[in-house]
Amino acid sequence: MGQDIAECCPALLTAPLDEEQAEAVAKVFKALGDPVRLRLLSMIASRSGGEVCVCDLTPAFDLSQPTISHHLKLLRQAGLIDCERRGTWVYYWLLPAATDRLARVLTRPAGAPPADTAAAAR
Amino acid sequence: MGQDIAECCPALLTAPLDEEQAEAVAKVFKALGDPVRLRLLSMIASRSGGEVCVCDLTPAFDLSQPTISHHLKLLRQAGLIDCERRGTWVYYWLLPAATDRLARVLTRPAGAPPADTAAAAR
DNA sequence: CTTCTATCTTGACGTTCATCGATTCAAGGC
DNA sequence: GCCTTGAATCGATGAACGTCAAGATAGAAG
Repeated sequence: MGQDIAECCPALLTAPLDEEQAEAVAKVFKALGDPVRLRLLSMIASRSGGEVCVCDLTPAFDLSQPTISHHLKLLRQAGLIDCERRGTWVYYWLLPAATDRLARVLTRPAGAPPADTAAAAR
Repeated sequence: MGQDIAECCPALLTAPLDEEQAEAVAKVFKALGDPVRLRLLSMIASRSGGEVCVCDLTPAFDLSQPTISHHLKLLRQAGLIDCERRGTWVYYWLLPAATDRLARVLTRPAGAPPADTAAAAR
Protein backbone atom coordinates (compact mmCIF):
# COMPACT_ATOMS: atom_id res chain seq x y z
CA MET A 1 0.00 0.00 0.00
CA GLY A 2 1.14 3.56 0.66
CA GLN A 3 4.62 4.53 -0.21
CA ASP A 4 7.13 5.02 2.57
CA ILE A 5 9.48 7.95 2.76
CA ALA A 6 12.29 5.51 3.41
CA GLU A 7 11.99 4.13 -0.11
CA CYS A 8 11.46 7.22 -2.18
CA CYS A 9 13.39 10.43 -2.24
CA PRO A 10 11.01 12.83 -3.94
CA ALA A 11 12.49 16.17 -4.85
CA LEU A 12 9.77 18.38 -3.47
CA LEU A 13 11.00 21.55 -5.10
CA THR A 14 11.91 20.12 -8.49
CA ALA A 15 8.92 18.17 -9.75
CA PRO A 16 5.31 17.97 -8.60
CA LEU A 17 4.78 15.33 -5.94
CA ASP A 18 2.17 12.70 -6.64
CA GLU A 19 -0.45 11.86 -4.06
CA GLU A 20 1.34 8.84 -2.60
CA GLN A 21 4.62 10.66 -2.20
CA ALA A 22 2.88 13.67 -0.66
CA GLU A 23 1.10 11.41 1.81
CA ALA A 24 4.32 9.75 2.90
CA VAL A 25 6.30 12.95 3.30
CA ALA A 26 3.44 14.80 5.01
CA LYS A 27 3.30 12.09 7.65
CA VAL A 28 6.83 12.91 8.76
CA PHE A 29 6.40 16.68 8.59
CA LYS A 30 3.23 16.37 10.64
CA ALA A 31 5.22 14.62 13.34
CA LEU A 32 7.56 17.61 13.40
CA GLY A 33 4.68 20.09 13.46
CA ASP A 34 4.37 20.21 17.22
CA PRO A 35 6.66 22.21 19.52
CA VAL A 36 6.78 19.48 22.16
CA ARG A 37 7.83 16.85 19.66
CA LEU A 38 10.39 19.18 18.14
CA ARG A 39 11.96 19.77 21.53
CA LEU A 40 11.91 16.06 22.28
CA LEU A 41 13.62 15.26 19.00
CA SER A 42 16.11 18.03 19.59
CA MET A 43 16.93 16.80 23.07
CA ILE A 44 17.38 13.25 21.79
CA ALA A 45 19.46 14.22 18.76
CA SER A 46 21.79 16.58 20.57
CA ARG A 47 22.54 14.27 23.44
CA SER A 48 26.15 13.26 23.49
CA GLY A 49 26.30 9.49 23.51
CA GLY A 50 23.35 9.39 21.16
CA GLU A 51 20.66 8.20 23.50
CA VAL A 52 18.42 9.54 26.21
CA CYS A 53 16.38 7.94 28.93
CA VAL A 54 12.73 8.95 29.09
CA CYS A 55 13.30 9.89 32.70
CA ASP A 56 15.64 12.64 31.47
CA LEU A 57 13.10 14.00 29.01
CA THR A 58 9.92 14.16 31.05
CA PRO A 59 11.02 16.68 33.69
CA ALA A 60 11.91 19.23 30.99
CA PHE A 61 8.22 19.68 30.19
CA ASP A 62 5.19 20.88 32.06
CA LEU A 63 3.24 17.87 30.81
CA SER A 64 2.14 14.56 32.21
CA GLN A 65 4.21 11.47 31.65
CA PRO A 66 1.56 9.81 29.44
CA THR A 67 1.58 12.86 27.17
CA ILE A 68 5.34 12.68 26.68
CA SER A 69 5.03 8.97 26.04
CA HIS A 70 2.39 9.71 23.43
CA HIS A 71 4.59 12.21 21.59
CA LEU A 72 7.55 9.83 21.62
CA LYS A 73 5.35 7.19 20.08
CA LEU A 74 4.36 9.53 17.23
CA LEU A 75 8.01 10.39 16.57
CA ARG A 76 8.81 6.69 16.50
CA GLN A 77 5.92 5.92 14.14
CA ALA A 78 7.23 8.63 11.84
CA GLY A 79 10.53 6.80 11.69
CA LEU A 80 12.48 9.63 13.27
CA ILE A 81 13.61 7.85 16.42
CA ASP A 82 13.79 4.37 17.85
CA CYS A 83 13.95 3.01 21.36
CA GLU A 84 14.93 0.03 23.48
CA ARG A 85 14.15 -1.04 26.99
CA ARG A 86 17.19 -1.71 29.15
CA GLY A 87 16.25 -2.88 32.60
CA THR A 88 13.84 -0.48 34.17
CA TRP A 89 14.50 2.36 31.73
CA VAL A 90 13.71 2.99 28.08
CA TYR A 91 16.29 4.73 25.93
CA TYR A 92 15.58 6.68 22.74
CA TRP A 93 17.92 7.67 19.92
CA LEU A 94 17.72 9.54 16.63
CA LEU A 95 17.52 7.78 13.27
CA PRO A 96 19.66 10.20 11.29
CA ALA A 97 18.69 8.69 7.94
CA ALA A 98 15.20 10.10 8.43
CA THR A 99 16.28 13.69 9.04
CA ASP A 100 18.84 13.40 6.25
CA ARG A 101 16.10 12.40 3.84
CA LEU A 102 13.89 15.26 4.93
CA ALA A 103 16.71 17.75 4.51
CA ARG A 104 17.26 16.45 1.01
CA VAL A 105 13.57 16.76 0.21
CA LEU A 106 13.77 20.45 1.07
CA THR A 107 16.97 21.16 -0.80
CA ARG A 108 16.79 22.97 -4.11
CA PRO A 109 18.84 21.65 -7.02
CA ALA A 110 22.25 23.28 -7.38
CA GLY A 111 22.20 26.18 -9.79
CA ALA A 112 18.75 27.33 -8.77
CA PRO A 113 18.28 31.08 -8.47
CA PRO A 114 19.44 32.53 -5.13
CA ALA A 115 16.97 32.85 -2.32
CA ASP A 116 14.17 35.36 -2.83
CA THR A 117 15.25 36.33 -6.32
CA ALA A 118 11.81 35.54 -7.66
CA ALA A 119 10.12 37.90 -5.24
CA ALA A 120 12.67 40.68 -5.64
CA ALA A 121 12.44 40.61 -9.41
CA ARG A 122 8.77 41.50 -9.24
CA MET B 1 6.78 38.16 21.51
CA GLY B 2 7.19 34.88 19.66
CA GLN B 3 10.34 34.31 17.72
CA ASP B 4 10.15 34.02 13.96
CA ILE B 5 11.94 31.35 12.03
CA ALA B 6 13.20 34.06 9.68
CA GLU B 7 15.38 35.51 12.42
CA CYS B 8 16.76 32.46 14.11
CA CYS B 9 18.48 29.46 12.63
CA PRO B 10 18.30 26.94 15.43
CA ALA B 11 20.31 23.80 14.87
CA LEU B 12 17.65 21.26 15.74
CA LEU B 13 20.00 18.31 15.88
CA THR B 14 22.90 19.97 17.69
CA ALA B 15 21.50 21.66 20.77
CA PRO B 16 18.15 21.44 22.56
CA LEU B 17 15.61 23.90 21.17
CA ASP B 18 14.04 26.29 23.65
CA GLU B 19 10.29 26.73 23.72
CA GLU B 20 10.20 29.86 21.55
CA GLN B 21 12.38 28.36 18.86
CA ALA B 22 10.38 25.14 18.89
CA GLU B 23 7.15 27.10 18.53
CA ALA B 24 8.46 29.03 15.52
CA VAL B 25 9.87 26.02 13.70
CA ALA B 26 6.86 23.84 14.47
CA LYS B 27 4.60 26.38 12.82
CA VAL B 28 6.36 25.89 9.49
CA PHE B 29 6.56 22.10 9.75
CA LYS B 30 2.88 21.98 10.57
CA ALA B 31 2.16 23.84 7.35
CA LEU B 32 4.04 21.08 5.51
CA GLY B 33 2.24 18.33 7.41
CA ASP B 34 -0.64 18.01 4.98
CA PRO B 35 -0.44 16.17 1.65
CA VAL B 36 -2.52 18.77 -0.17
CA ARG B 37 -0.29 21.61 0.96
CA LEU B 38 2.83 19.62 0.10
CA ARG B 39 1.57 19.03 -3.42
CA LEU B 40 0.62 22.69 -3.76
CA LEU B 41 4.04 23.79 -2.63
CA SER B 42 5.66 21.28 -4.93
CA MET B 43 3.62 22.45 -7.91
CA ILE B 44 4.48 26.06 -7.19
CA ALA B 45 8.16 25.44 -6.57
CA SER B 46 8.75 23.26 -9.59
CA ARG B 47 6.98 25.52 -12.05
CA SER B 48 9.36 26.89 -14.62
CA GLY B 49 9.02 30.66 -14.56
CA GLY B 50 8.65 30.53 -10.81
CA GLU B 51 4.98 31.35 -10.49
CA VAL B 52 1.64 29.65 -10.85
CA CYS B 53 -1.90 30.91 -11.23
CA VAL B 54 -4.47 29.48 -8.83
CA CYS B 55 -6.50 28.42 -11.83
CA ASP B 56 -3.67 26.03 -12.72
CA LEU B 57 -3.56 24.53 -9.24
CA THR B 58 -7.21 23.93 -8.43
CA PRO B 59 -8.05 21.39 -11.19
CA ALA B 60 -5.24 19.10 -9.98
CA PHE B 61 -7.21 18.32 -6.84
CA ASP B 62 -10.52 16.74 -6.05
CA LEU B 63 -11.32 19.57 -3.67
CA SER B 64 -13.41 22.69 -3.77
CA GLN B 65 -11.77 25.97 -4.74
CA PRO B 66 -12.26 27.51 -1.27
CA THR B 67 -10.39 24.59 0.25
CA ILE B 68 -7.42 25.15 -2.05
CA SER B 69 -7.54 28.84 -1.21
CA HIS B 70 -7.46 27.96 2.48
CA HIS B 71 -4.39 25.78 2.10
CA LEU B 72 -2.60 28.45 0.07
CA LYS B 73 -3.31 30.92 2.84
CA LEU B 74 -1.72 28.63 5.43
CA LEU B 75 1.38 28.19 3.27
CA ARG B 76 1.59 31.94 2.92
CA GLN B 77 1.18 32.52 6.66
CA ALA B 78 4.01 30.05 7.23
CA GLY B 79 6.24 32.22 5.06
CA LEU B 80 6.75 29.53 2.44
CA ILE B 81 5.11 31.28 -0.48
CA ASP B 82 3.86 34.70 -1.47
CA CYS B 83 1.32 35.92 -3.99
CA GLU B 84 0.18 38.88 -6.04
CA ARG B 85 -2.98 39.72 -7.89
CA ARG B 86 -2.45 40.61 -11.53
CA GLY B 87 -5.68 41.49 -13.25
CA THR B 88 -8.24 38.78 -12.72
CA TRP B 89 -5.73 36.18 -11.64
CA VAL B 90 -3.64 35.61 -8.55
CA TYR B 91 -0.12 34.24 -8.92
CA TYR B 92 1.85 32.38 -6.27
CA TRP B 93 5.59 31.76 -6.00
CA LEU B 94 8.00 30.01 -3.64
CA LEU B 95 10.05 31.90 -1.08
CA PRO B 96 13.20 29.79 -1.29
CA ALA B 97 14.74 31.35 1.80
CA ALA B 98 12.11 29.56 3.89
CA THR B 99 12.81 26.08 2.54
CA ASP B 100 16.54 26.76 2.69
CA ARG B 101 16.26 27.57 6.38
CA LEU B 102 14.24 24.45 7.05
CA ALA B 103 16.75 22.28 5.24
CA ARG B 104 19.49 23.79 7.37
CA VAL B 105 17.52 23.13 10.54
CA LEU B 106 17.42 19.44 9.64
CA THR B 107 21.06 19.15 8.65
CA ARG B 108 23.49 17.47 11.00
CA PRO B 109 26.83 19.10 11.67
CA ALA B 110 29.63 17.92 9.39
CA GLY B 111 31.58 15.09 10.94
CA ALA B 112 28.57 13.53 12.56
CA PRO B 113 28.44 9.73 12.46
CA PRO B 114 26.98 8.33 9.22
CA ALA B 115 23.26 7.63 9.05
CA ASP B 116 21.95 4.87 11.28
CA THR B 117 25.30 4.18 12.86
CA ALA B 118 23.78 4.67 16.28
CA ALA B 119 21.13 2.05 15.67
CA ALA B 120 23.47 -0.41 13.99
CA ALA B 121 26.00 -0.22 16.81
CA ARG B 122 23.42 -1.48 19.23
C1' DC C 1 -23.34 50.52 -14.34
C1' DT C 2 -24.18 45.94 -14.91
C1' DT C 3 -22.55 41.42 -15.66
C1' DC C 4 -19.26 37.81 -15.69
C1' DT C 5 -15.22 35.35 -14.06
C1' DA C 6 -11.58 34.33 -10.73
C1' DT C 7 -10.53 34.33 -6.07
C1' DC C 8 -11.09 35.01 -1.10
C1' DT C 9 -13.90 34.98 3.25
C1' DT C 10 -17.33 33.31 6.40
C1' DG C 11 -19.90 29.93 9.07
C1' DA C 12 -20.93 25.32 9.98
C1' DC C 13 -19.94 20.36 10.56
C1' DG C 14 -17.43 16.11 11.34
C1' DT C 15 -12.85 14.42 12.28
C1' DT C 16 -8.45 14.42 14.22
C1' DC C 17 -5.36 15.86 17.91
C1' DA C 18 -3.21 17.13 22.52
C1' DT C 19 -3.91 16.44 27.02
C1' DC C 20 -5.11 14.35 31.35
C1' DG C 21 -6.22 10.77 35.14
C1' DA C 22 -6.56 6.01 35.87
C1' DT C 23 -4.95 1.77 34.79
C1' DT C 24 -1.76 -1.69 33.11
C1' DC C 25 2.68 -3.64 32.06
C1' DA C 26 7.73 -4.67 32.75
C1' DA C 27 11.68 -5.25 35.51
C1' DG C 28 14.15 -5.23 40.01
C1' DG C 29 14.61 -5.75 44.85
C1' DC C 30 12.69 -7.35 49.07
C1' DG D 1 5.65 -14.55 46.24
C1' DC D 2 4.71 -8.97 46.91
C1' DC D 3 6.06 -4.03 46.68
C1' DT D 4 8.29 -0.15 44.14
C1' DT D 5 9.62 2.37 40.18
C1' DG D 6 9.65 3.65 35.20
C1' DA D 7 7.04 3.70 31.13
C1' DA D 8 3.11 2.49 27.97
C1' DT D 9 -1.93 2.06 27.16
C1' DC D 10 -6.82 3.28 27.71
C1' DG D 11 -10.89 6.36 27.82
C1' DA D 12 -12.61 10.87 28.01
C1' DT D 13 -12.70 15.83 26.92
C1' DG D 14 -11.93 20.23 24.76
C1' DA D 15 -9.40 22.48 21.03
C1' DA D 16 -7.70 22.62 16.40
C1' DC D 17 -8.15 21.13 11.65
C1' DG D 18 -9.97 20.01 6.81
C1' DT D 19 -13.78 20.44 4.18
C1' DC D 20 -17.82 22.40 1.96
C1' DA D 21 -21.72 25.59 0.52
C1' DA D 22 -22.96 30.22 0.39
C1' DG D 23 -21.77 34.82 0.16
C1' DA D 24 -18.41 38.70 -0.63
C1' DT D 25 -14.79 41.09 -3.31
C1' DA D 26 -11.86 42.52 -7.19
C1' DG D 27 -11.10 43.35 -11.85
C1' DA D 28 -12.38 43.16 -16.90
C1' DA D 29 -15.57 43.53 -20.54
C1' DG D 30 -19.69 44.79 -22.41
